[in-house]
Amino acid sequence: MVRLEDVARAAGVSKATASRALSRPDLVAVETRERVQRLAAEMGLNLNPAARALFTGRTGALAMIVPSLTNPYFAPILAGAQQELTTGNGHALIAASDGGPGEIELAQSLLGHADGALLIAPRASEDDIRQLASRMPLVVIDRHVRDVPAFVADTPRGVGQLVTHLTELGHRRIGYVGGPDGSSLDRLRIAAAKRRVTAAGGGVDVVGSATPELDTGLRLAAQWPFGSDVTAVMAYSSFIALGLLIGLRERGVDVPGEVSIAAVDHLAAAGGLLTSLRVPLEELGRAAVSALRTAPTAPAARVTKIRAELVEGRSTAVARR
Amino acid sequence: MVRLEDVARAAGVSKATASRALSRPDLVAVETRERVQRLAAEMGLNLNPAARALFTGRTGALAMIVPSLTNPYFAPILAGAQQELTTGNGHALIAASDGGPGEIELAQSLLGHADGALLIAPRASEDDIRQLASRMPLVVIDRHVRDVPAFVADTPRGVGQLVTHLTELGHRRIGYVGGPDGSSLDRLRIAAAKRRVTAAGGGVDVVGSATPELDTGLRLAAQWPFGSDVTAVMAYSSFIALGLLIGLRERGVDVPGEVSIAAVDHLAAAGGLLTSLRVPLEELGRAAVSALRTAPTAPAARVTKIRAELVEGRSTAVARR
DNA sequence: TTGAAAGCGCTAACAG
DNA sequence: CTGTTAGCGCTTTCAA
Repeated sequence: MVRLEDVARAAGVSKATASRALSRPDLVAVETRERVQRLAAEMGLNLNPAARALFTGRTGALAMIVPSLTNPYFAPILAGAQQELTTGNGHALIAASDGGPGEIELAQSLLGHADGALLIAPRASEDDIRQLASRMPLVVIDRHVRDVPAFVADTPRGVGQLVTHLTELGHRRIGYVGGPDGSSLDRLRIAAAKRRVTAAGGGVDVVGSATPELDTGLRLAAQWPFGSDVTAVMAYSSFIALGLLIGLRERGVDVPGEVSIAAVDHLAAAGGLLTSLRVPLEELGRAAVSALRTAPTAPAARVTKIRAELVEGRSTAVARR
Repeated sequence: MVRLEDVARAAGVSKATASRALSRPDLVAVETRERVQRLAAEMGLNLNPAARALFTGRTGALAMIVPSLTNPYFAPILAGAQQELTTGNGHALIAASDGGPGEIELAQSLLGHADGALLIAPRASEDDIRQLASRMPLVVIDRHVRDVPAFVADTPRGVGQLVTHLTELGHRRIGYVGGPDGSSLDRLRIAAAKRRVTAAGGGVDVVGSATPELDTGLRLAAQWPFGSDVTAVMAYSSFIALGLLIGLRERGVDVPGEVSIAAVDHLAAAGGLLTSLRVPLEELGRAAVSALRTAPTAPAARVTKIRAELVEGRSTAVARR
């Protein structure tokens, strides 16, 4: 590895001058600067990040802690965050708890390695998160934690839009297939749905704790745990929605003719087939990183809601009744 | 941040002894050791990784470079790698090129930050990769690069199994929907398919450059760019396969009664619906990291093939003719 | 405009 | 068994 000293010697200057020529060019004579810079490039100088971090106290990295790397919901958030970070010459230290140590432990283990952290931890306690925030600049995602800045996908509001879409199509009794964790956000979504549909003179049949897989939808299509007057179903996962669509059609039920199906997330690969709710997750990731980089020491502790957008697909239609 | 010196002072010993008490406990008197360790825990000591890296020359991190974070094929590889790394107290520096700088540039920017790198770069030149390998311990995935250790999903062999499965069901003329990049691995897959199906007295109709989305499958179902005697289609992506299944059924074609559908990848969320090819990608990621950690300076430059497994689903059946 | 020197926090020789 | 010392490679006062 070529060190600063090697370049300095080759250029016939001191380490100090070489260092300045690279990081504070304006403080160095033009010709010296150019000589150093040329030599640095030619010799393939690579400043040792550890040495720099030791002195400056900053690593240039941001930690991102997620429950799972394979969950298609988190991936776009990470992608957006990563992108924003790379743009600013930063690096992403990504850790997934995925059945291993919890998110809090992971974050702690990254304490000195990063300048801050972006945390997605649906199950961690608020106290733990707050304590973490006192040890390093922190931003949480999809959670509300007092005194900690947050970026939240506004799916409750989105579900409201979705319900309005359905009631406008004439649906009154609506099924809702909820998430596996019974998270507080899911409760907010259900509440929002009930509020809207009740206003339209209908009701919501809730089925909880479903795994986000096609098979879940197929099973639900077979069992039909909803009232017989349910003409539309919202599922929190596109895979469940797809399974419902396929399963109902297999049983001779016309989708969307007889039953409408919608997803509360958005699967890009599903294209225009499913009516769904798209949250600009890359943007969410970018915004979170941006907040962390702008105010590295202590980002303002407020909640930024990212609005969801209704994507009308071919899986919802006028209620036939 | 609590430093080693703080703990040392509190324990009434030198920094050296404190350091040893933590990293080489056997070299320290029992009572001293315990005092230091207790204090370290109580005070929340957090050894500065930069200082340690500066001295040892090792960062404890591994870089993972992928084309995209949202591609469901890469995610399990990263997850497995991450897991293996976390188990050994390592950290993952993940970078995605995703339309930004190329994989090679990303790897270079991480040179001093990691002890080695795991590279997924389907489009980078072999020379660039080899040069990178000379600058840091490197393992490539799903590529063959002379003199660089590689871990490759053996999908060509898997496609052979898939074809055998189909010919045994009586299919002779088979459609193949290829990947978007026209990668060398895709060519190997097609070659393997042709070899097998020709041996059975049939043939393969290839359609190339498809986007891995449902809509692609729906479109193909409508256009049917294959010969009219094609009774089975293999798609490189489960989403395309799903689209085909849904699209064909919408047009009144029975799947799998009249046409069988199979995927060359495996989408866990699709459950038992699709006949597909499962490569243990987490394992692949784990193995790659393990190789990098075991021989950090220069892993043996050989190719490790990870075998694919045929998963029989409900989308393939006996050819009706 | 440049150089000498100190020091970031840690670890490992080397003495004692 | 423990302490003293030197130094990893960089940046930045402080003087010249």
